[in-house]
Parts: sequence; C-alpha cells; structure tokens
Amino acid sequence: MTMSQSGGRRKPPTIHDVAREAGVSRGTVSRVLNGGHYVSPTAQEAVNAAIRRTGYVVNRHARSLITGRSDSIGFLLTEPQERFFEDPNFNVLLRGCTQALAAHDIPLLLMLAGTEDERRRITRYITAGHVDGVLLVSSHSGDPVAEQLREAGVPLVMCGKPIGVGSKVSYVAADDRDGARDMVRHLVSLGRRRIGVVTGPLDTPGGVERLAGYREVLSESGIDFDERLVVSGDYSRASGEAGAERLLAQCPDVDAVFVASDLMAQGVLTSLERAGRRVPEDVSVGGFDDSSAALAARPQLTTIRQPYDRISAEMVRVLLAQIGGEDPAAVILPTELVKRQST
Amino acid sequence: MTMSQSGGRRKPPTIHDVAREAGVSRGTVSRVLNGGHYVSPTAQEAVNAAIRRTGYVVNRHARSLITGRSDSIGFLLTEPQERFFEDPNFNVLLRGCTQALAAHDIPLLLMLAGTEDERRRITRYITAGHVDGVLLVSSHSGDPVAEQLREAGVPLVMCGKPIGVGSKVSYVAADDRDGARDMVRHLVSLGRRRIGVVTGPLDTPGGVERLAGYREVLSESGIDFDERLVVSGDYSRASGEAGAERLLAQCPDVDAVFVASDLMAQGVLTSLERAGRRVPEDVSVGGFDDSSAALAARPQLTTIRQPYDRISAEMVRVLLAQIGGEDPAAVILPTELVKRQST
DNA sequence: TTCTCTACTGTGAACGCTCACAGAAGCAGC
DNA sequence: GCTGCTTCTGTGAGCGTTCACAGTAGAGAA
Repeated sequence: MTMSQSGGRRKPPTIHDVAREAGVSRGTVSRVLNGGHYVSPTAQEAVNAAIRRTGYVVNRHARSLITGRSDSIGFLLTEPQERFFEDPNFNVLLRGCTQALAAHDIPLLLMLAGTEDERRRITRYITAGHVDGVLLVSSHSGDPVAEQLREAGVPLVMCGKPIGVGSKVSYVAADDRDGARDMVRHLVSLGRRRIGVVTGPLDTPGGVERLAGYREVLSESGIDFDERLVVSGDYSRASGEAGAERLLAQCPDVDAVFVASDLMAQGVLTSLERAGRRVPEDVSVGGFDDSSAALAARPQLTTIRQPYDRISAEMVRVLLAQIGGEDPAAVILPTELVKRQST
Repeated sequence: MTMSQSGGRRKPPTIHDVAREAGVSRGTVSRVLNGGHYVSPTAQEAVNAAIRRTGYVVNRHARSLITGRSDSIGFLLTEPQERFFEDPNFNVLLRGCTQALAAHDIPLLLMLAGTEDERRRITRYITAGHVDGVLLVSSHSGDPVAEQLREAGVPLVMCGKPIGVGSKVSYVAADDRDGARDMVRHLVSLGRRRIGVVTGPLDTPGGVERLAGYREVLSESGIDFDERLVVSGDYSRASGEAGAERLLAQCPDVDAVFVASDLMAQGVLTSLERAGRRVPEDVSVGGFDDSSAALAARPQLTTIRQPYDRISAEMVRVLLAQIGGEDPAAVILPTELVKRQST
C-alpha cells in the first residue's frame, strides 16, 4: 500500500515490476491477470503476492491498445432532456446497468443525446470504436440511431422492443401486453365497467401492446370497446393531466382509468382531483412501471411493476454475450400487479 | 466515409495511413491533431484532407498510454440509491456535466456508490488513475471519499460546500444563505409572521446556511425566533411530510413554511393538505432548488432557483483547470427567487 | 561569407501491455 | 534410446500514439 502516500502521484508499478518482484516473467504475470490458465500454483501465488505488495493495477490503455477492446460500454439515452429530468425510470435503469457492469469491472460511459447535434457527435464517437457496445434507451420511435449502430457493427441492446429495426437488434423488455391485461382485469374485478385508458405513444411497441392488452380484457369480459375512452399520451406527467381532462369531457361516466405510465398517472390524479372526483371511490386509477412516482403519488398508485433490476441485468448480460460473439437475442420479462391505494 | 460499410469492422486507419496519404510524417499529423502549432498551412491542409478521406479517428488508448492521461473524468455520486431515484436534481447536474465535458470531447464515467462496498471499489478504481479527475456529488457529510481522493492527489471538484475537508478541495455551490434570505424576505413581505422552516441535514453546510439565512431575516424583520418552528429533514419527500406534521403539531398557528428543498416541499404540501390547510391562502410554502419537483407540485412551488446549468459548467471548468495544474478553487453562484402559486 | 535565429519536418524511442512462438521439463509409450 | 504429448515459462515483437531530438531550409544580421 505504498501507493496511497499523500502528495503527488508517483509512477505506478508496471507488469514488469511485478514480474521482477515475483521472480517470474511478464508473460506469467499477464497469464495470472487473465484467468491464470497454464500457470503453476507456485507461480500463481508468487504473482498474487507481488501484486499485493506493489499495489499494482493494470494499465487499461496499454491493454486496450493491443486487444483492440476498450473494456467500457456506453449507455445511450436518446430522449429530450425534459424526459430525463422528469422520469425516475431512467435512474433506476442507469443504476441497474452500472451495478451489473461493475461486477465485470467495466465502466459505463454516460451519453445523453438530447439534441440532433449531440446524437451525431455521440454516434461518431461510438462508431469510432471508443466503446465495445451500447445499451440504448429510446422510446422515440423514428430514432435512426439503432439502425446506424447496427450497420456499423456495434454490439447493441435496446431497452424495450424496437420498432422499424430488423430482427437483428437485441432487446430486453417487460411483457407489456400481459401487464396491461393484469391491470385491466383487476379494474374489472373491482366492478368497473367504464374503463378509460391513457396510452403511451402509439408509434412505439410499448404503447401499442399496453393498449392491446386493455382491449383483450374488455372483450373477454364482455365489455364493449368505446373509442372515446381512449386518449393517448407521451409518458409525461403533463400529457397524463391533459389526457384525463379530455377523457372526463368525452365520457363523464368514466369509473376507472388505466394509465400507461406512473408519471402520466400522477397527471391523471391531478386532473381528477381538480374535477372533484375522488380516487379510488369515484374513479380507480391504475398506473404502469412501479417507479418512485407511484409511491410519491397521492393516493399511492396501484401499478404494474416492471422488473427494472432484472431488465438492466439482462441488458448487460445480452450485450456482453453479443460482444463475445453470440447472436442478438430478445428477452421478455414478466410483470407483476402491485396493489396500493388508487384502486 | 469508407468506414460505414455495413457488416464487420475492418481495421481502422492509423496515423501512419494518414501520414502516407498526406505525404507527410507521423509527427506532422500528430502536431495537426494536437493544435497545429509549428505546422505549415500547406501541410495542415493536406493532413486535414487525408483525415477526411481516410475517416481517421485517433486511438485514444495509444494516446493515453503515452500521455499518461485517460482523457476521461468520473462523475461520482455517493448517495443511497433511493435519493438518486427520487431527486431530479441529480439528473440536471448529470446532464449539465456531460454537456460541458462533451465540448472538450471528454467522456463521463458514471460512478454510483450506493453501498460501502461500491464506494471502496470505486475509490480503488479512481486512485488507480483510470480517470483524470472526479466530479463529486455528496451531501452525505461524514463521507470520507473526498479526503481519500484528495490525499491520493486526484483532481476533484465537489458540488456544494464540503464539510470537514481542508480548504484544499475545490467546490462549486449556490449562495445558500442569500437564497434563503430572499425566500424568507418574500414570505415576510406577504405579511407572514409565524414562518416555519424545514431544514436540510444540519451536518451539511447547505443545511446550516439556509437556516442561517432564515434567522437573519427574522431578526432584521423584528420577528422573534421560535425554535418550535424549526424542524429538520434530509431533503427527501418523506422527511418533508413528516417535518410538516411535527410543525403543525408544535405550532398550529404557522402561516408559512420555508422548506430547504423542493422535494421536501412536496411532502410539506401533502401534509398541509391532509391537515386541511389551504396553500397559499392559509399557509405559504417556499421551496428551494427549482427542480422539476417544483413544477410537478400542486400548487406549483415558489422556490429559489439554483443555477444548475452554471454549477455544472463551473464544476467542469474548475476541474479541467485543476487537471491542468491550477490550484483548487471555490465558486459561489447567485440564486434567484422564482414566484409561483404556493405563496 | 558565415553565423544565428525561426519555422518547420522527420525519426527513433518509448509507453505497458498481450500474443504468438519457442523452448524446457516431465512423463508415457514404443 | 527416441518420439510425442502435456504443462508450464520466457522472449521478442508490436499495438498506435506522443515526445524529444536532430535536422533542414530560408531569412536576416554580422
């Protein structure tokens, strides 16, 4: 631990120093560092002891120079910054990914593409090979970035099912349709019959699937579909508020609302309160995500839990597999109904 | 643009290829890449053309290997993950820092230290020299990480004034005391006299300063200080809610509350509503931060705007200066009163 | 002329690592 | 004995840069 002497930074020990200290060659030290195959137990131990004594840490740049890997991955978010500021789901995902990557000793480079310029700059950075792979979060449908990265041969995993990209890109998503079914069945079981829905963007698979689940349950329950009960939003709180207002105007007899995100559901609660409707007595409200917004809402939201911890872990797993040469893969994870006060 | 051919990744062009293409030597290309001093206009142009033609991008690892710099910086957040999930201020800061760094073509490594183990792992990573400097966000007072990094000689800038660390560490902060004064003066100007306060953690300078500003205005306004009007929180929504409850129990005649963060103010609003107090008619509520929580709250919060865009820009500026050899610096930025519906 | 100075250019030597290869040692089978 | 195989180890080369240094050319001064 001679390293942590206060003051300036002295020159750190190299693999050479460790080799000398352990009485072996550079090659042997390198082999120990990279899995320890074809190394005698004696040498193994001597090297490990030398590493501890010298405080050696590998120089990642020297390694990368020769291996061609950067041993770092990018987390790319192509959303307007307002959404990043508002939606806590990103933070959960971000945290999950850093954690999963940390287990592999891989740093995460944060890339926020709020504007077109930034998108271009970041795409150039990535295709230049400065990261080994990319975790891409983008609900934004017409987003060309996925296609560009795929074409450039950059390993890529998306969060949520992509649209308009061939089957060649990996993704990890929750089972949107099934989650929606669970929620709407729950609302039906409470005796609700005039169930409104605030959808996500209908040019994204997530938005479409959640609406599809809603319709399925209506028909299996013998409830007629009424298109005036359907309004669409963009996952933002404001769009939830506006959506609920339209809903109330079109169908004053609405007795439940299935909202495609917790954040929009917060907005729905605001509108309902302003309109004098009590939740859950007059109107039941169901959210989607189980983000911190669900707990922050008054009343606390009944919602569909997306397993973000598993989603992020799977994203990392699939990405690393792909970097290791495996084919792209799609992973769908189950959701869960969480009952709270709003229904 | 021969690079972006679909399919596998071919070997990228090196500085050597560019040199050959431009009819100059490696050294000249390198000089052009690094500022272009001592290069003739002719050579300059030839090199730039060759770079464009070949699609050359510098290999950062090779550069780092020789310069000893990593040309990347770490954004370290030592907070429990619940806070990261709940508080949008982190996102604003994160966005600002990535943006400011992007202008220098420096990637940001995200480091989230939610647990003690992670803190250790990350500290080891940083002191190993894998980043050139660290942007540290930590309200957590007894946090040893700043001192450790300082001792290891790692360039460091903190967000918010640090406690318990010598004057040797840089920081950028908003003028907490002045902001608090503005808010409390505003409440006084509305005729409020029984002004409660929900403080931040009192083992942090931010928490202490905002309380100090409150007391100063009371005394300049000839209002007696009543310690039953003071409760302390930890910046979380829940602590705001609990704080307001205690406040109402201790001083039912409270007619205004100055809350040291917007998130806590949201909690305060919840408690006041439950207690049947109207905001702003019965009780005025003032927040602090001007985060997205202030706009999400009902009614929208009057608050003190912290200039997060400038804070992040200054953090990056100071950090880069320090990496360049300058001494640590402290920067205090002015705040601004933003009037909305809650007062 | 010759010398000095400035502006520019090329070259070899690193930087710290991994990888391929060559070799050594031990052991079995003929 | 030789051959082949396995397990282990050391060595040289090279990854793509930058940096220090040596050198060249041209201008101006002595």
